[in-house]
Amino acid sequence: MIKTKPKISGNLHVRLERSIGERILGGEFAPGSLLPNEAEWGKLFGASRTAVREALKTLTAKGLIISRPKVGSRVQPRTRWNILDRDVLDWHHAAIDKRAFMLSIQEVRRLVEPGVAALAAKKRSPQQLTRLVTALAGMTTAKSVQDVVSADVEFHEALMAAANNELLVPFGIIIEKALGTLFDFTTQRNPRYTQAVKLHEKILRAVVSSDTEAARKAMLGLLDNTDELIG
Amino acid sequence: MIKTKPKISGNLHVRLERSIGERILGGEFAPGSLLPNEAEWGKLFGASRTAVREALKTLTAKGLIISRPKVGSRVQPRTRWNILDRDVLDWHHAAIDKRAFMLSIQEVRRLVEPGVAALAAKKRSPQQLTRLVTALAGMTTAKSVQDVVSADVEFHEALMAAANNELLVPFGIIIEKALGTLFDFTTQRNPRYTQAVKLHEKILRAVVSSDTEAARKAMLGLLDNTDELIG
DNA sequence: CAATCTTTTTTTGTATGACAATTAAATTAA
DNA sequence: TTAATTTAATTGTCATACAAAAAAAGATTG
Repeated sequence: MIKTKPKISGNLHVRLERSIGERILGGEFAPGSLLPNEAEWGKLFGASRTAVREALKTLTAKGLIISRPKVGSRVQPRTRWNILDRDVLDWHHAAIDKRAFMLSIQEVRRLVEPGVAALAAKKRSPQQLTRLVTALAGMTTAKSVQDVVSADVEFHEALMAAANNELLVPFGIIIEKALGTLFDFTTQRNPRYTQAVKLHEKILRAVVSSDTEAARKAMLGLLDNTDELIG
Repeated sequence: MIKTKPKISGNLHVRLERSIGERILGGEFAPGSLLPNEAEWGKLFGASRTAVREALKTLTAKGLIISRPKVGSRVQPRTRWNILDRDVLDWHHAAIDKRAFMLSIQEVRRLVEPGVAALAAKKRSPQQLTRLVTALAGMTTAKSVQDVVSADVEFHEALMAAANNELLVPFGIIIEKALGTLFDFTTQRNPRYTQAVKLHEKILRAVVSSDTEAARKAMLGLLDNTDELIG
């Protein structure tokens, strides 16, 4: 029996949160505008005020809205949104053009990842090297598309970890999203996959030999390759 | 009458959130460990389960914890924490060595900001230039330390905005934190302040003339100056 | 008239108590 | 020993009531 995991939804307040969050990211409620009040949401969804409030509190925590007595909940300016939050990024992704989304992600990756690779080359610990080696091995042995993606993600997250700066962690989410989405562009298996593996190897070699500049360059090479896939 | 703004606290669930969040970031509750259950928190704080739950939902939204029936709330691995969230970063800052914190921030700024300056030089709109000019003017006319800091922050955020990539926004928080904290290191007014203004001007000129490489270099120069202040 | 104080009203904030749903752990049955 | 069943602990949801905040309207006063 396959663990089907219907995953129809989630808890009620999570569903409310997603529903409202999607509508905000989708532009239905613009920054500065007033949301329906808690009682109205409750009626709309057939849910209690408690559940609604927990959903709104979550959205507040992610910077999307702010609530005040007698006023209600307003959508915050986009600059306050925690766009690197997993959920927010998902809703954003669902709301905009896929290709534009990928391009903006790649732009950020170009900013950050070469530097991350260089940092990793300078500061990685032996354990972190081991993790990188394992991740790369996972890329070569991966059978399904799923496995390929998660091995690739694991490599980049291992690299991030090897840079030894916790403030970089949130970028992992971007990379994850980028690699997961990449396969919407290369419908079947990427024919250049063996090449991609080689590019990863090159990065790893540079990190192993603590050659920061080589690591930086190798990462840029990989990003070039990814950009080609997007086209 | 001076608007003293006592700001003793905030709403109850916000205080609970802060209290619990600080204790998690402070290491009192390690990743993987179980928190007291909702009823226990309520007793500890003399608050209702409602308020406790809203606080926990907020912490969940920031990736700090995860709750399941019959189990309770566990602290998530650090890699799931939204470290670039304003509150989380504040709690983090309160929990660790100030100097180490500044150094890790500067490391990230070095990764990101030169690229941001280059992007801004390439993609800035006329309005975004105006905003940059205004911000720089604010730096020269600022009287109080408060004003200096906020003008400086405004300049860097304007630059970020001029890069025209929304995914970069969360970095603004890091810069804000860095500049705000910098004055813990330079107890009195920075004697090299006029020099700092000049360095900002240099960045602006490069952005105005769309010279990406000059913008990158100028930003590196400013970061060198900042590093000197940290010492 | 203008400015200030007071009242009203709307919305979120908090409390309480009850029950449902989930699921880890203990128990029982095969 | 393994699988199915029951139990128990905890979060999830609901309904209701009242408190607190603050904007808006109204009354008072100089």
